[in-house]
Amino acid sequence: MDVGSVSSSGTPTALSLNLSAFGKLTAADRDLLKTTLTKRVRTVPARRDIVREGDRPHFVNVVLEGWAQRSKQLADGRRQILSFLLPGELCDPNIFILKRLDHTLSTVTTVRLGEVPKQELRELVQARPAIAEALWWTELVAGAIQREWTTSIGQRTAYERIAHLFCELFVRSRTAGLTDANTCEFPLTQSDIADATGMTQVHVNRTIQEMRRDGLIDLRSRQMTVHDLDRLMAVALFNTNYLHLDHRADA
Amino acid sequence: MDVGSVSSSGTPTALSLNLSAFGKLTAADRDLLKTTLTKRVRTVPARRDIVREGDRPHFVNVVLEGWAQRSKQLADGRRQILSFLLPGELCDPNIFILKRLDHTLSTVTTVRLGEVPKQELRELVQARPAIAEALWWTELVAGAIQREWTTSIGQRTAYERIAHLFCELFVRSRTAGLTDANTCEFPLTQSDIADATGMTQVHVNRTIQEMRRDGLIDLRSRQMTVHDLDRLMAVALFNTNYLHLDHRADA
DNA sequence: CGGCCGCTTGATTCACGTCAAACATTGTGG
DNA sequence: CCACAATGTTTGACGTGAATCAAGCGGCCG
Repeated sequence: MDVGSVSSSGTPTALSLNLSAFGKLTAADRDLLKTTLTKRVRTVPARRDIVREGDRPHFVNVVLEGWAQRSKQLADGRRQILSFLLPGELCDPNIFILKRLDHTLSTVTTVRLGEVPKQELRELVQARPAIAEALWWTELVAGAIQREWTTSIGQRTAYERIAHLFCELFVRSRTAGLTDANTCEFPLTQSDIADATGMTQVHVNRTIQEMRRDGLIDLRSRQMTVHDLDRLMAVALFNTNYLHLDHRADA
Repeated sequence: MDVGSVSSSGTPTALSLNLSAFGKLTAADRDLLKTTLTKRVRTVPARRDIVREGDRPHFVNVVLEGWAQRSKQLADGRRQILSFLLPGELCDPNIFILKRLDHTLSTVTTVRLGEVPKQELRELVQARPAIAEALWWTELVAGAIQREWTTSIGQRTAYERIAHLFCELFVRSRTAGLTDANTCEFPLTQSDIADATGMTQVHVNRTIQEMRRDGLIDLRSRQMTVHDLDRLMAVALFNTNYLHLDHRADA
């Protein structure tokens, strides 16, 4: 099993759960969450499906380490990446209600995955209303991100669209404490970016070259360096509102 | 105040709330919902904003009659329509948690709107877990629709994209009991369709003409006739899964 | 060392956008 | 009830951003 990416992420960083940042949680809530979400952990190699469209999942998954993605595929094979999941993020709280998944969840890198039986999380949520609220908060933010992506693909130019994706991933990484100054992990290939932005890999390549020439970013050895975040945000018409960061305890 | 559209929707059809179709509700739940959602009703003329991006809303809104839309606008004015809201649909249950709206809600036609004070709905939801679940169901379905739209704009061609939108609106209308055989209300202008699909109004026009020539649909006097739904669904690569209709009592 | 995966480059094509004007429909006010 | 204004649709000529096709390059991994 390929575990290269795991070790390559450096010293095992302190786990920072996105959920736990929700402002209304007590320290006790956060402890409970952490133990529940890390009780049962498995490692999935890069580029594998975690759960597929049509499945009836019995577990809620958390990405503890590595990146994952949601995607949908049309009947003829065209694929759209719908969002990326960063370390500390919950994949599918919605399985409490929806019977079948309408999209596929896959790993981008090797992923350490926390698995929580549906029933166990349900009990936690019933015992702790604040945790229920935290769960819905992350789900609603995911919805807001999805709306922003629709807007991005529908209205932004290729250049703006890629810039916007870079802004989002950098800001989310930073919020999760995963950046080092102006640099963050960036395990996506240009084909991934193409599938996420609705363009071809070739055009992604040419657009990124242009961004490099413009001195906005640097992308190499699975790392992204943002030279001037303000300028990147400006060209991307990026506005952090949609991430609803104001619910975080650290806001 | 212009109430033309209201009267033009024919005999005041029996109100069919989307929420009430949720399978786990009892008759008592449905009654409670209906009285709560229709206690306070106002009429908003066509093409007005209901709540705007950045607002901190105090009411949950239901569309009782007419069509509404969600949209986002970029700093330079480009606008993306994110979804359409049909009669019987809840606009924004998410205000329980999110502090500010990240998108704007506007009317397409004249809309009869039910307004429920946040607090009142919160109490209802606490008293009736099944209603809470119904609420989240509609919110999760809205999320699934958003993912499908992202996919549509990202992967489908102009022709497929419009066909897909037509399928969705027809199927959702039919589910809400708003179709008459193969015909449904269709108050969108070609500019609306353009803003929703990320294309220009001119190209929408040419594409629709092509669909008419292909005998798929007819669009006139604010009505859409679908001549062959199966064929329309086939060319659109339409799959109803994402609407999660299997939670409906009438499924 | 060799194979594979991801990146880069070039030539060409095409789906869709832009600009501009005319036409059709609908609702309004005199 | 007609006219006209506003809104929505259609048409044409032309431009362009991004797709397509095809080939070569480079670094990483077994």
